[in-house]
Amino acid sequence: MPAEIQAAGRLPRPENRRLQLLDAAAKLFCQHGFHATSMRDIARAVDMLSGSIYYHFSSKQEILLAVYTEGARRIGELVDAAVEPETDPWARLEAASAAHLNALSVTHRDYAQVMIRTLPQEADGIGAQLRDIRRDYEAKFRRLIDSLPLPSDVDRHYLRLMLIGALNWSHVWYKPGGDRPEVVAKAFIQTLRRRTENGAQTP
Amino acid sequence: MPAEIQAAGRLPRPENRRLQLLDAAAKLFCQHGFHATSMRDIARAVDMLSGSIYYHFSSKQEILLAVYTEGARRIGELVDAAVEPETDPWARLEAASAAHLNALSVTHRDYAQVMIRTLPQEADGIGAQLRDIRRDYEAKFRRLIDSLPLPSDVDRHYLRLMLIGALNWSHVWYKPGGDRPEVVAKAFIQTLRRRTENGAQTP
Amino acid sequence: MPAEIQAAGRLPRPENRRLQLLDAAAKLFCQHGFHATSMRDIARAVDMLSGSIYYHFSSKQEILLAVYTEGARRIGELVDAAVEPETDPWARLEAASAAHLNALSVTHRDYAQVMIRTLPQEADGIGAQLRDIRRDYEAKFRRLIDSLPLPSDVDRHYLRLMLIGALNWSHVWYKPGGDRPEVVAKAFIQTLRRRTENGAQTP
Amino acid sequence: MPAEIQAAGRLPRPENRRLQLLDAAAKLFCQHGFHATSMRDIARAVDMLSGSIYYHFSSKQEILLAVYTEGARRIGELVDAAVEPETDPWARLEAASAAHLNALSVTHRDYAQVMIRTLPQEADGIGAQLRDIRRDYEAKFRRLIDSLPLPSDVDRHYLRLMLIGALNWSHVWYKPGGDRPEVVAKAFIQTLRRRTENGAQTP
DNA sequence: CATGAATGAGCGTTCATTCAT
DNA sequence: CATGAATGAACGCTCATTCAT
Repeated sequence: MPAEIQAAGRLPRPENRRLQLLDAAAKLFCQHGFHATSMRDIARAVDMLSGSIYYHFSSKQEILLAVYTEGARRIGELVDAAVEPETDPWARLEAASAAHLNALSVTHRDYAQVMIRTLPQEADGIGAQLRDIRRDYEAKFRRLIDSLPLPSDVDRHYLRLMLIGALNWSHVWYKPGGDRPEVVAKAFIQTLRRRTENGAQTP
Repeated sequence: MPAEIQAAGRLPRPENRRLQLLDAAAKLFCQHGFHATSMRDIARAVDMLSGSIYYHFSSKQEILLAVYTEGARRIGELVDAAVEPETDPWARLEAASAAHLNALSVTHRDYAQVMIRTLPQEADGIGAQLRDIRRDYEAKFRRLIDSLPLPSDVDRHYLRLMLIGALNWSHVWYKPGGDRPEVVAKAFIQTLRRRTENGAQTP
Repeated sequence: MPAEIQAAGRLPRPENRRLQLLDAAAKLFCQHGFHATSMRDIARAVDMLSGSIYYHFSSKQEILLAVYTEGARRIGELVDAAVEPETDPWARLEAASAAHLNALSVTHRDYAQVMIRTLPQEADGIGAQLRDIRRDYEAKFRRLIDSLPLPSDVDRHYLRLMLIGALNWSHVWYKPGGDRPEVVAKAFIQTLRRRTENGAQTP
Repeated sequence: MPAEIQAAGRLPRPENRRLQLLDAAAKLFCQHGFHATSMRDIARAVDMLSGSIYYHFSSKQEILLAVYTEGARRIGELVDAAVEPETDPWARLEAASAAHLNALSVTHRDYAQVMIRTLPQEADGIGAQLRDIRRDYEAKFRRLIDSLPLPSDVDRHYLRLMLIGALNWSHVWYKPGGDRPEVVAKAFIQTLRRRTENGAQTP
């Protein structure tokens, strides 16, 4: 087989294997959690011996870090792509929310959920790195919310926490057959949006 | 020792011991997670040998179930007590939210966070029971939201999911020195409330 | 069975078990070396599972430390007892040497050889402690040699190193059927002793 | 590249590589011991992958055997060269002792110490071969001692064991900054020599 | 000559759990 | 009520070694 054909659109085998491991780990971490997943579980999922994993990753933590990083990359990419064509600040935030929900619940379920649900303090040596990844990703939402044309009395801080909480909690209730992510995002954003446009306050 | 003295203000010893174990387990589950906490950790925290725990609980899962149950009971009690004196539906929801946040972040941190953060699927044999406890507790919020005088076009479903998500995500960002739970609750409820009073008008 | 009989001259079972482990470890460390002996080897030798060892010792290093300490205690005890009845400095040194050889080759072969042969640098966390134990034991010989009536031109330093080296190297060549330790000790001490009494020097 | 250039002062590459491996192994075996050194450690030290070692050596034991052999060769060469110019039997023994100490502590530290310190019984399949190498080397000292003009009552056997023990134990106490090997050897030999010249007279 | 990728056994250690005392 | 002592399985990880490329 000519090398050209092999190279056409396919990663070389070794990288493939690393990816298989990452996929399996993401799936298992998502399903059972980091601590409840063993190296043997991951190895079994890709038909490998547990010791062989260490050729590709130097520790269990490193796998988590890789899944985390990849999760942030994927969800971030989706959000960026969704935001880019929009110009209206609210439309941008809604698009970002839909993309976030979509990644978390559908497109990149395993990777994204691991990143959202695994608390940095759970992983012994890499807590700080996980926190950084989270912070960098959440900065996207911070910027989108900073761009909203809001009356000065609106607390952008709690608006952000509310939206992110609402979005991230979706992993608890979201079911594949339910409303599409865009529908959910629209509902969430509408709720937040009223406040701005009418400016009224409750005592 | 006369039984009177022992009974004065104190539970009988065995119940006392069980409670100590539960407290220690709640604290440790909250700090490190269920899977990252060992029976030895719990035993050490109450100055006991790990084998002795089995006099009080038949398995690690049973401890989790007990913490979960107690967490739901405590947070539920707080919410009920907070709601009771209020009559206005929005005020009731705000009071409930404040109580929920208060339990989760201050008053019953350990128990409440275990119940909120430990996903039913993480615990092998008791997933269904955990799910039931969660459902029963969340029903309180469902009822409160059902009582809101909302225009018919408002989707109570997403309003509930949004509020609960926002509230429960607080464990990620809430810090002891920050705004008091009532302040946060007021901010969240105000955001949701706008929608009602001004009617829905999306572009 | 009355408790008195059980207690007569026999250690309680638990201490017995620890001692069995220590004996087995000493034997195996002596035979194959510390690194070439596994916890499973030790466990098997006392008909236990490897995990069960950890009820008695918290790590493999701790076992080595215990064997080392016990080795030093036993050999030291033998040396002290042998030296005590003697008054002549040379006789005391010879008695000490015989006791040392005896412990190392016959009476406490396993424990003593582990202490003599295992280099402190071989055991990761306890190197300093092992070194201290060795130093304390060797101090006995230092004192004995300091008490010798030697002409001022004799270097006690090298005399000590020579004797200790000669004694400790015995583990390489000593065979159970050979000369008794007292014979070897007498031969060694005689060789060293000439120098003193005649005071002659070679250019 | 012309072979001439390659050959100028340098061994052909493959032999070079083998020697690098041997050097690295000697150093690591000397520092940490045979069992505490892994093939990966050796490979890393010469910037190779552990699997690649097997092109040069068929097993870890074979490396040890090679180091051992080379250690014996080097120390033997040094001893022979030192002995050769001397004619007086005592001077020859002293020269040999100095050369032995010098190899062990300075000139060929790594190789020589591995050969002296690694006990044949520690290496699973090659114990007999290691024993032979040691025996062949020690024969040099046996011959030197057999040539000494000693009174018939002197036990050449224990004289040899004492000297070899004293010399070989030096790895425990010798420090680079201390007396030069020749000084130590002179001190040792003087001590042994008294006996001869004055005749034996034990009380 | 050497690598990349793996194997299979084994490492020291920890786990939840049991049970006679 | 609790301990002391253990079990048996599993943990994350490292080992010497193999072999197609």
